[in-house]
This record gives sequence, structure tokens and C-alpha cells, in this order.
Amino acid sequence: MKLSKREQLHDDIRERIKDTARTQMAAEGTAALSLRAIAREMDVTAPALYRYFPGRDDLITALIVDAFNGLADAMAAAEAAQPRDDFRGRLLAALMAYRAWILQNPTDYQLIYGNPIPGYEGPRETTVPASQRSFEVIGLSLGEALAAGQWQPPAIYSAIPAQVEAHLLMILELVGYPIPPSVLYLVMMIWTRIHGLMTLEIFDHTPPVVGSSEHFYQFEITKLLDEIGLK
Amino acid sequence: MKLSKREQLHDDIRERIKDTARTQMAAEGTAALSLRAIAREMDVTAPALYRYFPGRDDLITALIVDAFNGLADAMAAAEAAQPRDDFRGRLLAALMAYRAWILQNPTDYQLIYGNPIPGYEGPRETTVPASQRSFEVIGLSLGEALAAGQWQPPAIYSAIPAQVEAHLLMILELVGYPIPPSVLYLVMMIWTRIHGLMTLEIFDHTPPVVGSSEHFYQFEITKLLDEIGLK
DNA sequence: TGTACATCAGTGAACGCGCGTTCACTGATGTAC
DNA sequence: TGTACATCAGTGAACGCGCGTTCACTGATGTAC
Repeated sequence: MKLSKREQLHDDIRERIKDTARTQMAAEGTAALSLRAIAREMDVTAPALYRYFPGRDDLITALIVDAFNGLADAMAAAEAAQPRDDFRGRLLAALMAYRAWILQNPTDYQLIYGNPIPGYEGPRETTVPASQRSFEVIGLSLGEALAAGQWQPPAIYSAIPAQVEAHLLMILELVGYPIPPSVLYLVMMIWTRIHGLMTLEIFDHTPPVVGSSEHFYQFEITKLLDEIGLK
Repeated sequence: MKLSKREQLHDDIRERIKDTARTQMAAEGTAALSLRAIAREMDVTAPALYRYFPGRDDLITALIVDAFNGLADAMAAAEAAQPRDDFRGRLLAALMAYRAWILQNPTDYQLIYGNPIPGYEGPRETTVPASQRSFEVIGLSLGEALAAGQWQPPAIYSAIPAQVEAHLLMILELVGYPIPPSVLYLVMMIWTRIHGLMTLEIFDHTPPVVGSSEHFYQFEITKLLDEIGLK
């Protein structure tokens, strides 16, 4: 479907507004996002922005969805660029892309995984599906490795706590992913690992101690892949 | 040193102000903290608060210092309650206390490790020392285990990346802790693990999937202690 | 190809709101004699 | 033990500021003939 000149321009300006919002959040913090400040920066009056977003909360929602998708796209693209039968390489690429994207877009990361913005209540049905895509990349490539008989979760993950296993099974049934609970468990575990590493990195808690956060991350990821038993 | 009745009362009200601030942050988010709202809640006019804090930023600083100390105290107390020669038990107790404190004080945790509050710039010389106390609990008990000949870091931690090792050594020299770089590395690694687990838990990202966050955390911590080689 | 008009991007004034902070003040209270 | 006074907690008005959002409007521009 083709956009008219006017629609095209409209979309472009929507993008410019979001970019300005991101710049502003990067400078002042996610909670300081303000329509008036964006308008000021764009040399336009504040009411003009209402041509593009119904209100402040809709702008925030758009930024959140963009952020989830940006992160997922980056991970998916990196994973897809690896040879299909190199399962360790595929997961490694995804996890490296995760770090790279966060370093390039720290504000977006704070927006989706940091403290909520006061007064903002997002529409769950819009944001939740976008948020899950990143983990599908990890879960599905592990699932393929398993299906290909190239890999198995280490024995200990067959001994996860009963309550947890039961809940994972329920979720898997609900969502319909063709993976066993042990693999979903691993996905959640991987998530907590990389999330901890990156949150402490972007808020500058670990870098002053470890010096090279890149080497720190790589070393931790390597150990993680070994631990999981990916060859 | 004894406090006069007036000084005593002054201190009590300072505490009440901080408690009200914590309640407010819990309800509206850390970034929504406001002197006027606190005053309103306390049935007092806003200027009255200036008898107790020179300004909004000083109140925030006080809350931050309290939070760091609260977390460190909780961990230290739990660790100290274990038999001195049960090194695994000591570390386990500290890590369990870490989770328990965060669940009891999620707002304080967001305040010290989450997104910074727009417009607030804290005095590093006040907050940094308080922030390090939690990790001394971990680092020093591992150090004692090592000194007692009861434990050694697994071999792989002698093979950490050269840049990281060099930096850790520099920090150790600077601060004067009697532990090798491999142990400091483990402290940082443990931190990223528990931080990732707890951040995703309090923001409700993992609980909907794993069901019982308590069992999830315990299982992960058990694996961690095994991995570190603590018996 | 030229023109008339409907569309819609952007303006400027205004609304009601909350914020941190200052200032001169009042009046209760703990303390020193 | 009783009293006089200095101290200081808290008030109320005011400051200048920024916010999101609404409304009636103007004037440029893309589109349909």
C-alpha cells in the first residue's frame, strides 16, 4: 500500500518526534520526558505535537514498542547471519547483539526494563507481545538444536524445582512453543544473566572495577555457553 | 552523647519524613518524589520540611545512604549469624538476605540501582562508601575461606581476561583488600547474577513465567555456590 | 496544464495544576536562672 | 519550684517555573477537476 505525500511526511515527523524524545531522555532521564521540551527542541509549539500523537502516554507507548522491537530485531538479525547448524554460534551472536544494542541504545533499555515512568500506564496488549520477541530468538534456536539432536540441556535442568517446572509447563501449553520446560528454564536463566551484566554496566557499577566490560561480558557468556553444554 | 529532648524530636521527625517519602515513592515511583506531596501527607506545610532537610536533593541523598546501609546491614547480619567455619552457609545466608531485603524494600532498591532521578546529582563521596559495604560481606567471607585453606576459586578464574585481571589488581591495591583478583572477579560475577535475578523479579518480568521466584532464586543460588566450588 | 478548494499542519492564548524554594511572621516549648 | 526568655517548629503568602491539554484560528499545500 502506497502512502500519499502527506502521509509520508506525517510519518517522517512522527519519527523525528520520537528521535527528539530519545535524545531528551538520554540527557535528562526517562522520567523527564516532556512534550513541551520536545516541541521546544523542534522549534514548534507544543500543541503541534497533538497532530502526531494523541497525548504524552501514546508517545511513550510508541517509544517502548520501538525499543522492544529494536532489541529483538538486532538479536534476530545477528542470529540469522550464522550458519544454521552452528547452534553455539547462533546463540553467541544473539547474546553479543544484545549487548551491542543496549550500548547503542541505553535509554531505550532503561525505558523498557528500568523504573517505570511516574504516571504512565501502558496498554499491556500492545507492549507484552513486543517484549517477548527477544526471548523467542534464544528459545527457538535452543529448541532447534534440541530437535536436531545436536544438543541436550545438562542433566541438572531435569531437576528444577517442582513448582517452577509445573509453571513453565503451563506457560508452554498456553503459548504453544515446542520446547521442554528445561529449555524454557534455560531461557529465563540466560535472561537473568545477561540482564544483570548489562544493567550494572550501563549504570556504571561494574566498569570501574572490571575495567573492560567487553572482556568481562565475553568471558561470562563463554562460561555460560559451556555450562549449558553447547558445543 | 546524649540528645536533648528537642534534638531527639527533630531526629524522630526526620525519620518520619523519610518514611513518608518511601511510601510515596513506592506508590508513584522514585522519580515522583516531591517535598510538597510529603508535606501534604504529613499534614504540614511544605516550608516546614526545610527545618529538617536543606532541600529536596539532601532528602534523596539521605534516602540513598539509608538504602545502601540497610541492604548491607541485612546481609552482614545474616552472614554473621552462621558458624564461622561454614563458609558456604555464610555466603548462602548473605545472598538469601539480599533477596529478602529487596522484597521488603523494593523502592529503596530501585532508588539505588535503578534509573537515576531526573535533576538529582548526588554527592559521590557520601554514597559510594555506603554502596560498597554489601560486597565486602561477600568478598571478605570468600577471602576468609581462602585464607583458612577451606576453599579455592575454580581453576578457570585464574584464566580471566588479562585486561580485566590487570584492572582488578589495580583496584585491589587501591582499596587494600587482602584477596586475589580471582576472588574479586567472583564477587563481581555473583553481583551480576543476583542483580539480574532480583531486578527481573521486582519488575515482574520473571515471576509470570517461573511461577515461584523463591524456588527459582534458591535453585540458581545453589548452582552458583556449586559452581564456585564452595562445599 | 491551470485553477479552485478541501484538508490539515501549526499557532497563540488560555486552563488548571504541581513543583522547589524564600521570607517575614507567630506562637509554643524547653532551658537557665 | 516558679518564672522569664531565647530558641526554633511551623505558617501563609508569594516567587517563577514547567507541565499536559483544549480551543478557535490562519495559512500553506496537495489533490481533484
